[in-house]
Amino acid sequence: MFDHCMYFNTAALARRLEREWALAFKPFGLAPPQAFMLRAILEAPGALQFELAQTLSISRPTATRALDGLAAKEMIVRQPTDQDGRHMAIYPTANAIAIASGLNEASGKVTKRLKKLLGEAAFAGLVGQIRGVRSALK
Amino acid sequence: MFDHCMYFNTAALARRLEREWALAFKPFGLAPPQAFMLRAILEAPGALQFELAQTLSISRPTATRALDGLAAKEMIVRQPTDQDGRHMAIYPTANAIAIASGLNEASGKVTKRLKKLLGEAAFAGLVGQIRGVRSALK
DNA sequence: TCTAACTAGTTGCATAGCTAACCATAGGAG
DNA sequence: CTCCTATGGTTAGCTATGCAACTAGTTAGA
Repeated sequence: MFDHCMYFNTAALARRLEREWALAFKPFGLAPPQAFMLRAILEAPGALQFELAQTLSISRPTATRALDGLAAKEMIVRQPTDQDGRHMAIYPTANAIAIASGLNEASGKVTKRLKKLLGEAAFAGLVGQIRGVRSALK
Repeated sequence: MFDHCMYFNTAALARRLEREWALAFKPFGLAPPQAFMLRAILEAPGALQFELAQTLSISRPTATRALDGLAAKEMIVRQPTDQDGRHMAIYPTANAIAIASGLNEASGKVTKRLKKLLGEAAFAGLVGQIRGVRSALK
């Protein structure tokens, strides 16, 4: 009944996709938001916390909590910077580095499966359009 | 950095869109999930609870809580059915009926704005594709 | 130089979502 | 008729998310 509603369909798809990625990351004991946060950190060690929040398009409080979770799992450490006492630089621990490639592969596998299911072109087109709407709404 | 990830982009867009619809429904004191639940109920008074969960693509526990919230706001009532003691039929109250058209218009306004922003064809195409992925993943 | 405005991080509070487990009712197989 | 299974609803426990408000550090201006 909400067939033509962008919000409804997008939110429903997001929930559905989250299930797929949750399964992929389960062996690492990480939920998708945590796993993506960790991947961002592994990609840019020493990034500041607010930069990570921007990268992931989440609010600062949400970033705080995601990092709390990763710290509790001993996947990251926070380090105050010398330049600015307000900033926290985030570094991955050895534990995190050990699973870095595993995380990327797990995510890549799901992507590959979806690409096969939907067709390479349709997949890329859709993701591109979604990104387009996101930036139009910035 | 997750530019080509379907999960990441879809989830981020869903959060962004939720903000738009939250603003639209704010005058009614309803968050988007509650508002959509209520709209579904207004569309099909007497629907059973599990049917609403299916319509909205949410789990049964989530439906229970959404309805708890709407009941607390005196927007709906639950009524056991005669046929099957397990079923609850959901009916809108007069309060809900009073705002029915307002809700639909509020949602329609956001949709209209997005259509203008993105172009009618692009909008419809994207929503259709998203729905397509959803049903492919069923 | 001291104060006001801004910025990063955190905390409190609220909502939404899920899975697992539980209860009650229905429906069949014997 | 009885018991086993299936189904709808609820509860418990967890994660993710946002806004508002607070703390602490920085910067700019009077």
